[in-house]
Amino acid sequence: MDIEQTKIPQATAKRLPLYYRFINNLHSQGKLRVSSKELSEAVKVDSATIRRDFSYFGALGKKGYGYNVEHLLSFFRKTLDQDEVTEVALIGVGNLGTAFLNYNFMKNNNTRIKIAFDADQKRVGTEVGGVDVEHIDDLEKKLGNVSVAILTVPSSAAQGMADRLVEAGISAILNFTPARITVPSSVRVHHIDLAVELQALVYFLKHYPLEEAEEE
Amino acid sequence: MDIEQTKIPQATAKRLPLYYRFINNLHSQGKLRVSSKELSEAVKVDSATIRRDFSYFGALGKKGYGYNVEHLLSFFRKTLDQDEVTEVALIGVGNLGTAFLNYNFMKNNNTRIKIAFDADQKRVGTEVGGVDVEHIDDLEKKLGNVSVAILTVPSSAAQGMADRLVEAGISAILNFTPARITVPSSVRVHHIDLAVELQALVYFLKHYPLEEAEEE
DNA sequence: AAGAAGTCGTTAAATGTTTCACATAGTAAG
DNA sequence: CTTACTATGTGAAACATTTAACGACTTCTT
Ligand SMILES: NC(=O)c1ccc[n+]([C@@H]2O[C@H](COP(=O)([O-])OP(=O)(O)OC[C@H]3O[C@@H](n4cnc5c(N)ncnc54)[C@H](O)[C@@H]3O)[C@@H](O)[C@H]2O)c1
Ligand SMILES: NC(=O)c1ccc[n+]([C@@H]2O[C@H](COP(=O)([O-])OP(=O)(O)OC[C@H]3O[C@@H](n4cnc5c(N)ncnc54)[C@H](O)[C@@H]3O)[C@@H](O)[C@H]2O)c1
Repeated sequence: MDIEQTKIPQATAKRLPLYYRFINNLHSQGKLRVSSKELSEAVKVDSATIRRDFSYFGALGKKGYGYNVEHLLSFFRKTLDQDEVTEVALIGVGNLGTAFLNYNFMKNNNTRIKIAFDADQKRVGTEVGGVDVEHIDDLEKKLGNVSVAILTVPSSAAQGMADRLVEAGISAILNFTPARITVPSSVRVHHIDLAVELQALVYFLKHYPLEEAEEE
Repeated sequence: MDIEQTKIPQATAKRLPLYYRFINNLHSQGKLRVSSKELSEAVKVDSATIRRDFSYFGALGKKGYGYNVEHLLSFFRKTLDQDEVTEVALIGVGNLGTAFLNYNFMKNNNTRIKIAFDADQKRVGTEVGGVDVEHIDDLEKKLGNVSVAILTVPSSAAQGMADRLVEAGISAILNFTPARITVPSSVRVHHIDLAVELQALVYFLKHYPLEEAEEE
């Protein structure tokens, strides 16, 4: 299935959820049509880029009119598989893990943290944000067919846990630890390194001067 | 100052903090030298890319030898301004904000959350992770000369707070809310949209098949 | 001391992404 | 129906980033 979708540039694919969320907002506001220019201002992506992104999926708009919100939304729903919910496991119910559990990724999305694991007996058996916390020793037993994991354990435990998750059948890991984990080539890992993001911002601030502010 | 640093590609600049952290680790382990190949395996960046990245700063290594860890470290310390600490303000001490305050960004870094603000009276006056929480009404009074802000308020408050931060003299914002905020061109904003990251991972998982695993 | 092995720094090629600019096809209005 | 407008979809150019390949120099080995 989805033979030709492989050709969609990764940069485009990363923007799709962003588009989806905004189109969803428009729809709940009762808006009927939208132009690439309007979208551009809202999501801060060049309008030509938006048109190009959409064009990979065919002609979604009408010349001289723009895009029909309803049509766009139902298209994205299909494309991003918004109908089926992807269940996610969270490993490490510490500061960051707790924040994620309390935040409801469901609000706009098709993802749901279904189960959480921790090594600390004090946390096991509790419920955080409506999600049960299980002991990490029960990982294999309780994981079910969940295929995506959010990793928020201490970095020293990251590689070990990654190995175990892979062994247990996980296909994708969202890794928040600073450790760059190694996994088989069949497993997808995205790293979100918050300390690096903050440092990079500071570096840009100091070394890449921006235009002077124009008073508005 | 730093006239020619402007030429360093953004993609390279984003990787610098990552390199720095790993070189720091090597140094505390007492390692004396390292090759681009070793670095590559550790940080998961192609070795040619690492050599290219380093080369923007001149000849940091020696042919046939690799890089001297001590030398590399002291170079990065200078380049990334690791000597001076950049002070940061955090706006919105909720789930995510609390996690950031409890996490010590200082451990490896040159950034420190110095002060936090919230609108909720119940939080004001408390201390989270050693950082005082002030009332948002006192923002202008208490901000001092902090120039970087982490924004973790509800998305409905994001644009309003961004406007106020800019007015108060902030030059860079790390925005964790889903709202794409608008700021004057003199202010730098990085968006980290965790829900989008999770959805993008799921999209890649479903639409971009990876190679079959090879048993090791 | 000479040859083998290793690794950088860089030139050039390949690949990926964004942006410009406009013909085109459709809308809107009289 | 005709005219004026509007905003798409895309070819081509510009820009950015990654990767391959290798000459030059260093270190290591014998
Ligand atoms: N909190 C932040 O703001 C922040 C920022 C940047 C990076 N990080 C990274 O995110 C990760 C988590 O950070 P945190 O602040 O939530 O840490 P934390 O110490 O608060 O939480 C870690 C949790 O993992 C659990 N744990 C430890 N070993 C485990 C194992 N083998 N299996 C399962 N659970 C285990 C602990 O019991 C604890 O509850 C760390 O790697 C940290 O470097 C956090
Ligand atoms: N928690 C997560 O895992 C997560 C994930 C993705 C995105 N986000 C985004 O991050 C932001 C924060 O999320 P959260 O879960 O921490 O929310 P939260 O509701 O727990 O925290 C928000 C905090 O901001 C404070 N606040 C509200 N208005 C304010 C104002 N005008 N000035 C100062 N403080 C104000 C509130 O009192 C509260 O303490 C939200 O925009 C959310 O969409 C959070």
